Amino acid sequence: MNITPLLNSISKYVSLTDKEIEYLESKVFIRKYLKGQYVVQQGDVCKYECYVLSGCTKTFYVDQEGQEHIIMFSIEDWWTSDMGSFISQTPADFNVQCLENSELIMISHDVVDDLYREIPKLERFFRKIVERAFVASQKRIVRNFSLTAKEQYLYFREQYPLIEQRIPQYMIASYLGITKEFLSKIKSQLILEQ
Amino acid sequence: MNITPLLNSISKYVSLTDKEIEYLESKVFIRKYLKGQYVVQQGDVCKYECYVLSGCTKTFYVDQEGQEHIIMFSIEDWWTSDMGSFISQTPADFNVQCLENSELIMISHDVVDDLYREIPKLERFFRKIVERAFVASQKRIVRNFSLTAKEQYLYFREQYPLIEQRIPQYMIASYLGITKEFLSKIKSQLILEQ
DNA sequence: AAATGATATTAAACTAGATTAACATCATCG
DNA sequence: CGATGATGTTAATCTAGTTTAATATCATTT
Repeated sequence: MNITPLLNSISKYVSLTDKEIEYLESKVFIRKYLKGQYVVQQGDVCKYECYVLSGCTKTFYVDQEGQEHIIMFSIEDWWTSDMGSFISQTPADFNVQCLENSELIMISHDVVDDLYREIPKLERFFRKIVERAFVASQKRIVRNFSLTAKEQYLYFREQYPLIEQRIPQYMIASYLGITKEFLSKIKSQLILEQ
Repeated sequence: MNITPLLNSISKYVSLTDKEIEYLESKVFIRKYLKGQYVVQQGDVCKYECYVLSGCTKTFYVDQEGQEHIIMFSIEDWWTSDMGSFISQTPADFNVQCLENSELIMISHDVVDDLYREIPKLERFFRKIVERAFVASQKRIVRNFSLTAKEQYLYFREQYPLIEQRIPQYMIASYLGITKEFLSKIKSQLILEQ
């Protein structure tokens, strides 16, 4: 089992001993998903926090009218799950679905407490990861407030050029909170402008 | 110094020994602010994470056009700061201003590392606090996507009845991301409906 | 190469919410 | 008391983005 990318990611925040690494390896596992498969389904309890080794997922929400709203994409070296469901073990609000064949490192809710007890440094690691996620989420709220759809699209394109290339445009529209038709209009406007 | 409300809040997640409580008390301090005073100013580095003992703050952002957008309100037993600025000690994106005379427990960036080292349980406490904040932030993004302005207002009123009473309507409009005129229209519609 | 399904574009009609501006109410304070 | 500033309302006009629907492109499979 090769969890090296996760270990590298952890080592940016805390340094684990060989023994701790061994313990961590013994408690997590890798799971392969095919394109289209669900990691989490709305309504189920989310049992895992997942680190993306390869591939790509979308986290989305289906509203009462049946409309799909994409909350985030996760690619290599990102985390994915429904944290609300995971931390309180209640039914998930979100779906997580693979957009490509993907390999995820799965941390089960059954073992997180063991992990935190045996490797207190992981508590620090995850605190910092979540702090960053929270800050990013707040910044997104600010963007929703103060940018036009065009500005938000330009921001997305600049920040996540790698993601834009891997994902169909109608999903980017959903992520930006606009219709695919309007994103198409924005893109043709941008072409005329330059 | 009476930090009892903070200790009660901590005790919901982890239990501290008397010695740990003493250490915590020695590292934090209480500061009083008058209505209108700023706890954090956009552009400054945010030095403190603040627990609200009494009073009320708004966290807001002034965009390029000079428009104010309220990100959150904090009342008793909530935390406030610009976390992005605090964790990376870079200039703050947000302002935090007191809407009432307020008393805050201040945790300086200079002491957080000491606190985490001496009281590892605090690392767990803050991890859980931030996890919840992140989940709440994500849910707000969902609401922005899938609810109309009226629905968002009704949700706010239901979730934060205490806050609504303490805060002028135009600030609630700003928090909801709509104009004060439109909120006024929504309210008169609601009166007609019932 | 034809067929199928998924993705993208275009354009017309429509609407939620913004903007502007005038006016109303309320609180506080000299 | 009247005046001042802050807060809230109403209504007309405007616009960013939606809806609907038709068409186009592209990829995959047979």
